[in-house]
Parts: sequence; structure tokens; C-alpha cells
Amino acid sequence: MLPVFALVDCNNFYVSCERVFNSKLLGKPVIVLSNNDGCAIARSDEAKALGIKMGVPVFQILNIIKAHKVHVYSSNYALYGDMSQRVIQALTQFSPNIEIYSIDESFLDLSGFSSHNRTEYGRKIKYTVEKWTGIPVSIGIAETKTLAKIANRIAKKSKKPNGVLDLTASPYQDKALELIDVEDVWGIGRSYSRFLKENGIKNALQLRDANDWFIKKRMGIVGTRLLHELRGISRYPLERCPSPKRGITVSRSFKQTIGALAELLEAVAGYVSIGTKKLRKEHSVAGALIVFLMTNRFKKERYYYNMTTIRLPVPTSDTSELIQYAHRGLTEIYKKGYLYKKAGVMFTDLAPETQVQTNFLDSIDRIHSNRLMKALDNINEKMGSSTLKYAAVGLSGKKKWQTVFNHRSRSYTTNWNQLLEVS
DNA sequence: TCTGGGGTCCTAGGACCC
DNA sequence: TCTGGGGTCCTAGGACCC
Repeated sequence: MLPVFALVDCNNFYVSCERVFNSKLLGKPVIVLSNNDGCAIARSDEAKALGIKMGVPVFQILNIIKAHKVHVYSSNYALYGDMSQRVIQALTQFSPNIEIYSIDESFLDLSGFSSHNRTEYGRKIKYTVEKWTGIPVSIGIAETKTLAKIANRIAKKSKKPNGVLDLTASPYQDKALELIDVEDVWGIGRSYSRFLKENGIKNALQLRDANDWFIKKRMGIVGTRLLHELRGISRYPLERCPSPKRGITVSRSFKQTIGALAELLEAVAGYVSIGTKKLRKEHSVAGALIVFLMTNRFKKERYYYNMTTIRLPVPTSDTSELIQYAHRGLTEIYKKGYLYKKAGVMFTDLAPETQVQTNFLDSIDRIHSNRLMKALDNINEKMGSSTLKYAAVGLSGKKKWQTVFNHRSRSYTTNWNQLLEVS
């Protein structure tokens, strides 16, 4: 049986989450900002209409915000993560085979539905998700993921499909592809879109009908797969179980630059704490650790970036052990006299925690350390995420490296202290 | 003055081995 | 001066995604 994919995509997801808990925002321009309230990373349709682009720094649009009374929110990942779970919960009613692609997108397997049922079924999915969660979604249906993406885009942008478009075996498929600029095709980014346009390939239809050999030569195997997908031959199957992570990164920009090593050490200890917690949640251990440090990348003068990789004698997810290694690495790459803007840690060479090769020179009591980590995670899970923390992260007080969220909404769904009051 | 964070996959080239 | 031919593994960097 030929596969049929439905891509369910939440509209302006972060903004929609804010609107669920504040109906005054409906119909108004709203944006949600990145960490430190730096850039606009989600925009309502009204905000998009004002010309606010994805990822634009806030300081560049202050006049628009003021003139049009744009509502501005800091990002609230606890809320968005929780809302995402609710959407997924609703979607699982509609297909046993679902791939959670990102926080706001899922693919559903709709193979086996006859054509007039599919659109109807899509409508039912859309209606149910909106009713259960308050989040509006668009649905694109087609023979491949790439075509479903295109159907979704048209479903979202055009009036007629009203949020659900089935392009499977559709006589309108050519028309649809012609409507899509080549840079809006899934898998075509800045670099490829420039190259393709220079070669007269301006929309998805022209890309689909491009010369195989030419595309293979210039875009490799990825380009070939993309052509096939546009032609209705599925090259990216539905992935029901997420494959284990290959790496975990925790990094942050600082609102203010930092010069002192002591403060950077605290910041990095904090990132290791976050990262190791994720590591343990995945039941993984890290075989290597990368620490990096950089000044402001937008400033050419006095720019400095450095990183170092530390191979661990025994793969581990122990927080205190990894803080020590990270501190060693950071001290190595730190250079006095620079003002740093960002630092981070990456855990790589991940392996399942059950497969740790012990080293007879190992001086650490692994069983004890595992028990300690479990207790730490349990307490922080129950009592709040920083009930117990390592002294290396620093004691209370305002820190230069702490991320700023000056426009945050309350955590309506995840924090007992911040439940919505109905008046 | 002010510019996010976390991922994946692919490829080319070097090191090394037989 | 002549100077093979593969193979594997690893890494860095590019390109893309949300």
C-alpha cells in the first residue's frame, strides 16, 4: 500500500499558546521572544502583516512595536512543552502511527483512507485538536512528507482549503507546486535556493522536473531524495520511535558580557547540571565533553572563540564529575582580557548507561554516584528544578549569566502557584 | 546599547593500515 | 628519477531543520 502522510502543524505555536490563556490577544499583533528577550521567534498573523520577520532582533523593531501596540512575550518553554503534549495526546486518537517531528509538528500515517475520507478526516482532526487544546492547526496530506509540507503550507496560507488540504493524487498537484517558491521547499535553505535560482529553478514544480544528474552532482544524495519526494516517491518514512540522541548541548548567551573566569565557571557548571539531567533522562552516558566560549559574534573587533574536547576515561552522566572536567576545559580555553558573550557544553559519544565499559583504573564509586544522581533528580522533580544544586553553580543573587525574561506570562499549566484565575 | 538554542545528516579530506 | 591501490575511521565544516 502506498503511504499517505498528514502533516499537522500548529499555527504560530508559541503565540497560540499565549492566546489560549489570554483571549484578549486574539486578533492582535503578538510576538514571542527568544532567550534574554533578544529576537522575535514566533509571530501572530497580525505581527507578520506588520513586516516583523522571523528571528529579527527586538531592538530593530521597537518603533513597530510601539506604533502598532504589538503584544510582546518572553518565551515560556514550560508552558509550550506542556501544550505540545496536549496536542500530541489529541492526535494519537486519530492514528496509531504518529511521528512527533518537533514541538509543533507531527506526521500521521493516513495510508488506507479513501480520498474523500481523507479531507473529512483531516477536518475532524483539526476540529478536535482545536476544541481540546485551543491551539489552531493546519493539515497537509500527500504521498510523501515533502509534499505534505507543501500541502500544509497552502492549507495555512490560502483561503479556500480552510486549513486542510489533501494533495494526494490530486489533479492540482502541479498547480500547487508552482505556487511554492523554491526556497520554501523542505530541505532547501539559503544556499541551495540561491544556487537553484541562478540556474532558473524558481519554484517547486521546476525543481521536481529538474535534471536528476545535475541535482545529484550539485546537491548530493540529499538532492536526489528531495526530487523523488517531490515526484511522489517516499524517501523519508514515518519514524514512530525517536532514535536515541547523538549529542546534548546546553549553551546560553549572556545579557551582559562577562570577563571574569569565576563567573564563567559558575555558568558552565549550571549548563553541565542541565545537560547531565537530560542525559540521565535519556538513560545515556557521555563519552566526551566539549566546552566552548566566545565573545559577541556580531562584533569583529576583539573577537575570540575557542573550544576543547575532553575524552572521558569512563563514560558518565555524573554531574559533579562532569563539572570538574568542564571546569578544567574552560580554564584551558579561557583568555583573560576578553568580554565573553556566550558559553556552552556539549555531551557527545553518547551510549546507553547499561553499556558502560568499566576501567580498572577508575577510582570513582559508580554505584554510589548513580544512586546519588537518582536521588538528586527525584528531589528536584518533586520540589522544583533547583531545590538541590551544586555549589559550583553559585549561591543566590543576581548573576550576569542568568537568562532574562522580562515579559514572561505565567506558567498556567505546569506551576501550582501560577494557575489561571477565573474572574 | 540591544542580535536564541538545539538538533540531524552528509561530504571531503587527512591519517593510517595493509 | 621512478613513486600503487585500496580500504576504514575520524573530524571539521557545511547545509539544513525547528
